[in-house]
Amino acid sequence: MKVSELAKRAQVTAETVRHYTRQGLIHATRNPLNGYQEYDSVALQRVRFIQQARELGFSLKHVSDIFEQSDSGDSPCPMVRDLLRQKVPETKRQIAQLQSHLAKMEAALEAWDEMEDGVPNGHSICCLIEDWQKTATCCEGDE
Amino acid sequence: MKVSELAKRAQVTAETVRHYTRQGLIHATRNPLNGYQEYDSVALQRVRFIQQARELGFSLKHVSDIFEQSDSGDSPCPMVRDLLRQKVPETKRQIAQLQSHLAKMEAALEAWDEMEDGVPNGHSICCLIEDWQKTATCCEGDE
DNA sequence: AGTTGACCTTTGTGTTACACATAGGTTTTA
DNA sequence: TAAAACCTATGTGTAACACAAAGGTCAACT
Repeated sequence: MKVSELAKRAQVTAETVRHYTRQGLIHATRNPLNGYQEYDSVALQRVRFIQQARELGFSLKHVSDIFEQSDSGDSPCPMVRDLLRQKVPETKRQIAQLQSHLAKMEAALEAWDEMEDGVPNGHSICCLIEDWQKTATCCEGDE
Repeated sequence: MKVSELAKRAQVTAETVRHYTRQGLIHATRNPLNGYQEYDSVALQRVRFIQQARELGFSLKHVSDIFEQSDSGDSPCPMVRDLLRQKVPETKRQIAQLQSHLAKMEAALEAWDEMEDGVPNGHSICCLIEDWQKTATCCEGDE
């Protein structure tokens, strides 16, 4: 199949397919008649795998390493497992941080909801230049 | 103060300070004697604010917009509030996705822990080329 | 046959938020 | 006074593509 068909089947753009091809993540043969790229079902499976891996937070470099392993006949499982082991605590940290930010944002919005709109009275620098964290009520008027 | 001092006080690198200066996010005066950049406490407060905003997921462009508002005498609060309103559901989505990935990863690791190591037996493409999602036990031998 | 539209090619640029290297001037310190 | 530590500007690299340009190719319709 050609780029667009592969792209459609894997739910990515043709650009992405070309990108992966350029990076050597997937392989194609050339149609000698017109120079078009020809992909097979292995390429399709690989693109799908790449998407999965990326969703889990792996970089293309990681994926590349994994493919190299399996291409050279070795089981990539140990490597994948190691990567996952690193990724788990990292992901937990990310979740915790996002949750903390979420809490701050919701607190700020709630505080803002309790007052009238603009509050352009006086100190326009408002909560901004002030330290954000220390308060969610920084937009309160001071008069 | 000079770049390095500002950087140290704001807990960022000197490069970051220069970057923000180039982008017009913070302002400096020139020491006519040597051409060095001179920053004041406003710059310091701004850098700190930028860090806070970035942690919350705002881009430098967002920050730039916010600063422009407040620099032109308008309260940036409404804008910030709108940005936050957009960011809250977005953050929730991110958290949910990360949690889903975390679950997948932990399931995979658990499954792997229950078998011996390498499992380089036979099908080395293993779980990789296979659809990742459908199974956390893909590394099982098939013999 | 000719032409249109949809496809393909390569190459180069833009994105984000810096990090890092280079080459050279300045200031501080031992 | 010379080295260490700092400053300057400019340019390049990073990740994972998106997008545009300029041009070749293919299938179909007139």
